Amino acid sequence: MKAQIEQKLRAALAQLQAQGVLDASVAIVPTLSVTKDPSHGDFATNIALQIAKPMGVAPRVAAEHLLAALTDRRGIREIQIAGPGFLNFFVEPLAAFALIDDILAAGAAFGKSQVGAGKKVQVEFVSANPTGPLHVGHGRGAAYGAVVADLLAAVGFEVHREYYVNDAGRQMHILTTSIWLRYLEACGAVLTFPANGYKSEGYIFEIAQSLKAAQGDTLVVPIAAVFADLPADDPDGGDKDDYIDALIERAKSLLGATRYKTVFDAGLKAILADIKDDLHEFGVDYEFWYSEQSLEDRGLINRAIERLQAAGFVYEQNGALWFKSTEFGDDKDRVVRRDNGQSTYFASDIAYHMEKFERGFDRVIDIWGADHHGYVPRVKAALTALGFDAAKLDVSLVQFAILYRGGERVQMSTRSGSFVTLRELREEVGNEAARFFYVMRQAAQHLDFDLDLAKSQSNDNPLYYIQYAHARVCSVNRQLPLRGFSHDVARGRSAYARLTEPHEQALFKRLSQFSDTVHRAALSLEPHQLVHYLRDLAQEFHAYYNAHAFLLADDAPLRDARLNLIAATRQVLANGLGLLGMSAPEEM
RNA sequence: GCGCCCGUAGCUCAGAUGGAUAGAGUACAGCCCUCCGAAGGCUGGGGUCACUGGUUCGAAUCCAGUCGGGCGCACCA
Repeated sequence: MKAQIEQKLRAALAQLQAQGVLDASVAIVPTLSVTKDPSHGDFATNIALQIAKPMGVAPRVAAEHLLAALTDRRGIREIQIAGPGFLNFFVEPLAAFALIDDILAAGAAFGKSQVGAGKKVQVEFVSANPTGPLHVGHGRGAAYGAVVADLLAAVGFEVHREYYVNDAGRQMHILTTSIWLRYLEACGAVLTFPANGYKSEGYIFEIAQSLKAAQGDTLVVPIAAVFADLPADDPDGGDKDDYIDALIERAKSLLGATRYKTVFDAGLKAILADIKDDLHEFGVDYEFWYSEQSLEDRGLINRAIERLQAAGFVYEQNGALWFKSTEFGDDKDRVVRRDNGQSTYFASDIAYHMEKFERGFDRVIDIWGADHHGYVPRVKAALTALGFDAAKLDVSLVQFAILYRGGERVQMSTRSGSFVTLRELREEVGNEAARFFYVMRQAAQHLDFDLDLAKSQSNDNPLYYIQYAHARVCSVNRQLPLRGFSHDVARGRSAYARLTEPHEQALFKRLSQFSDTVHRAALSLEPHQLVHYLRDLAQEFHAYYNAHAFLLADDAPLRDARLNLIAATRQVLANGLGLLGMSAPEEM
């Protein structure tokens, strides 16, 4: 209906231009807004206000011209000029109510569209280092990324979900060394744990135990050899980073490549398996887990650097290779290969993004923690330097979540070992509530996550409020046979003209906005828009439910018309909840 | 110091392409079940849209500056 009126407006504008009333050079795309106030009709447009100036007339006069040019009024009951010069459209109720049948016919597919058809989009999210379990901060990225991906799929994109596994960095070696030391302890050694190691994390002990069970004492070396001639650790007045790096080298040399890899892989596999399991339970699954190490193995990092070199954006200074990212708006140039020959993390990321673009995605979406925002310009710079269109990359930054319990802020600290894991959160509040609370705010906003509210099975909890609306429709349907009625959809259809109550009009209008909402939420990567929509829809349903009986004993046509309307409402609630990854319970 | 994000009701937050009287939830006060689930609904008070200036028919929205908060500024990952 909206699109039809917009088409009529385009025709009217063209006519005004053909008549010479409006200069032909004026290019205005007519847009309709859905009105908030029923007295403003169903749709409104402000184009008369926009064309008034080029026409050289008062806005309301321009509106008169436009109104006169709107000759095709099929489906429109009335058009009014209002306020400073708005055109308000009142649509023919019967024409509009056909939507109820569209919803019922489309079922679970209602709200989906094909605007993204034929386009491939990649969504990379979470991508937390595999050095420990996911914590609550990762949970927000997980929930947000998963819903964004599902929304994009719902509007027709071919979506590729990916997790970038940072399995090649220094942190992995600290992890490996930490596991090995705990393993040596488990085998009877007594030692002082490095200050910069994974000291208090319980899972390190568990992995070490499993390692001992699988490998016996084949990874044991004399403890004196491990700690001989190392620089001082932090508590002894040394540098904790120098110390741990020396210890890592010691582990590599004493164990040899093969045995070191055994420890390394044990840690990586155990933690990655835990992360996968955690996310899967949370309803988050990926098409692909992309290994950072594989970039190196396939020579992609070298290729990326060579390609930048060939383009003339790499120079050498102090023994290191630098990428001239300042040429593309970055604050400073960045090292891609250190003086010791090691490529940097940034080099891996250049290679990864190069490879993403080579895979031919039409749109690439990176979802990062907000603390990485400073990283955006250099990645975009690299893509531009490589000759790609950096505008195809969207980086969505997710702000931190702050947990509250009993009105008190829950302290979180990753290094103290007392952090709140995603798994703990899910177990405490449930998967659905966790997901709902994570996505109900704009990603760019800090999130106050009230654990008590998320857990509460009360009207305070917006998720229950929405699900309850769905359950209530189902409850009405259960009542139907108990009262000796059956639902005749066709009979209801013939009585749509009688759905004249303000509650019915409001509910219907809300239903008509669902597809647009899904569309907008998907393209703008803003799932919270759908959350708010569902809240509003549920609210309008509850108000309707309280104000009017559906199961009328003596008016079957109106009863069926209302049942059609609430059946459509139920369908939209279910579809919306489904897009968010949540259930639509029939009973609660 | 430089850069990015943010500032809307007591609190938590919506306000798409600039539009009509800035909205929800919560909290507070009162009301509504002989009736499809009261896990609900209705009514009410509550605002300098941080501040100042600008752009224009019109600004919470766009621009500049100020103040306040968060984050980031590695040959770490």
